[in-house]
Amino acid sequence: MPQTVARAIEVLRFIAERPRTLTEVTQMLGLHKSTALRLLQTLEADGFARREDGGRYVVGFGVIPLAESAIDNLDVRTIVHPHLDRLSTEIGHTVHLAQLIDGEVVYVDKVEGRGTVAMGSRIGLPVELHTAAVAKVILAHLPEADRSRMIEGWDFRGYGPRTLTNAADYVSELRCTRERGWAEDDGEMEDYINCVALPVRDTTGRVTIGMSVTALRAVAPLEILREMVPRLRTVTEEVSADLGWRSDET
Amino acid sequence: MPQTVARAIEVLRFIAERPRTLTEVTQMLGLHKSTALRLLQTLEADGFARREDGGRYVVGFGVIPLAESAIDNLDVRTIVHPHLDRLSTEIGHTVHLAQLIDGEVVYVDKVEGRGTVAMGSRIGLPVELHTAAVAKVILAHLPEADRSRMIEGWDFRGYGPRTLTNAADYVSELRCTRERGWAEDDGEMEDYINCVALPVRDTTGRVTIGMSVTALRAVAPLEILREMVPRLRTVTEEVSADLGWRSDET
DNA sequence: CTCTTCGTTGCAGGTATTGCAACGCTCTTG
DNA sequence: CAAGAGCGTTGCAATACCTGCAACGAAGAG
Repeated sequence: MPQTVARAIEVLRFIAERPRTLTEVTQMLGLHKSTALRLLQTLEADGFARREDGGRYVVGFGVIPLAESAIDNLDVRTIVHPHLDRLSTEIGHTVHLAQLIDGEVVYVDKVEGRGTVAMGSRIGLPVELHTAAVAKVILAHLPEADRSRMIEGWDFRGYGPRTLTNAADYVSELRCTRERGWAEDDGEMEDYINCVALPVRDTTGRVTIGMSVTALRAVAPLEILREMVPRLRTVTEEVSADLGWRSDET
Repeated sequence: MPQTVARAIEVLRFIAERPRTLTEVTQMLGLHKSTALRLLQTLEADGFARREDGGRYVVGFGVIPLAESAIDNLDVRTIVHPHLDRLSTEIGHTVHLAQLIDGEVVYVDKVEGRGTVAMGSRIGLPVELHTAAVAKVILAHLPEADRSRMIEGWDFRGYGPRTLTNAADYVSELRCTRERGWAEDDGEMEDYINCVALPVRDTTGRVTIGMSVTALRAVAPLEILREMVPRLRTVTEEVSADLGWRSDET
């Protein structure tokens, strides 16, 4: 498979980090001067690279329309749904996908498990920030500023004995969530329902999506759900990869 | 220079238009099945392409970070300034660059000619929509909706006998501008100053930038400036190309 | 069931890419 | 002022790599 193209992409990624001189490119990527030069020349000819004054190379404007096209086709659901399907049939419980969309966490997809639980979740509906695990896991990975903007003014309505009813408790729960890498909902909304949720990263590395497994406590209590976390993690990592997140950076 | 890379980019541009099947790619670009397939495979492996269900290829998310990088470096001035410089020394008059920035036309750069004219233009300052040629040429190429939004409520202040003092006259002037491909300011602001302006296209093909040549009527009346239009056109086309606009689409 | 269309893979030939070496240029150093 | 080092650029020959072919499997149409 055309490794010339692969190299070109490698070069692009490299100059995307910050403006690079030709020599930097050759050294870091182990290419010969002439090779790197000619790669950059073709990229430049097609508007994928550009020389700023000083001779350093930066990414050209030609990629912008491509990115627009990519974003147009970024319907998270079409990409993730197959994973949800597989996961749900495999573990037999209901799986949710929620996404941060301008300041709100919204359910974007859902696959029911075998013993269908009638949950309050519906695709397109906002998620309760302080109870739902998907919300917690997204908030937990958000930049401080965004997070507090979302929390302030939030109504920490008490649904049951275990509901977190104030911001302070919630924030410490988020810290805990971030540290262990997943979130839980221990019957905080509906007493008899619990879930675990893991983060999904988009192409920019931000956590704007969460994926959760939900079950009746009577069917699968929290201890059981916790055992699924490793499995869930491999799925979320696959999904992140499908969404363009590359954990393997040089 | 690596034509494999050029082909890969061609393929990318093609699938960016809309989802394409492998066969479409091979036919339209005149490549062999295997060639196209392997190109797409490498692009896919690097997140530059993606297969949606149905097997059609679309642009992948990997390009999004690149585009962000490109936008970071998109300081129009650094790109265009050299052209302004050259043009100004060549023709000896003052050259302006103005850009549409959220609903306003703003001077972003300027190179003084030899016999420096003290003009009211200053970099960063908004442009008078109804008198300045740069504004006219941008407005003339704007989508109907955007244009009328900008015109409505505009104060068609009369500076002199030739100023267009109402929207109707202005709109018909814009039509004329678009048809002939350049705009004029016939002493509409300052009686003794006139200019011609041509459109510059950004990478998306939109006209958000205008470039103008300004001169004292005593030095170079409109008839003289008009003779520079062809020369000015080659410059604006170069600039458009530098900004990523590709007029040569298949 | 057969035929067509589409995507995929292995292989050999040959083109296009690579790496080398030499050159011009600028900037630094003696 | 001259010599040297670093960087980007170009021409050329060798060969690694891409291409195109041809055959195969799968899926859908007739």
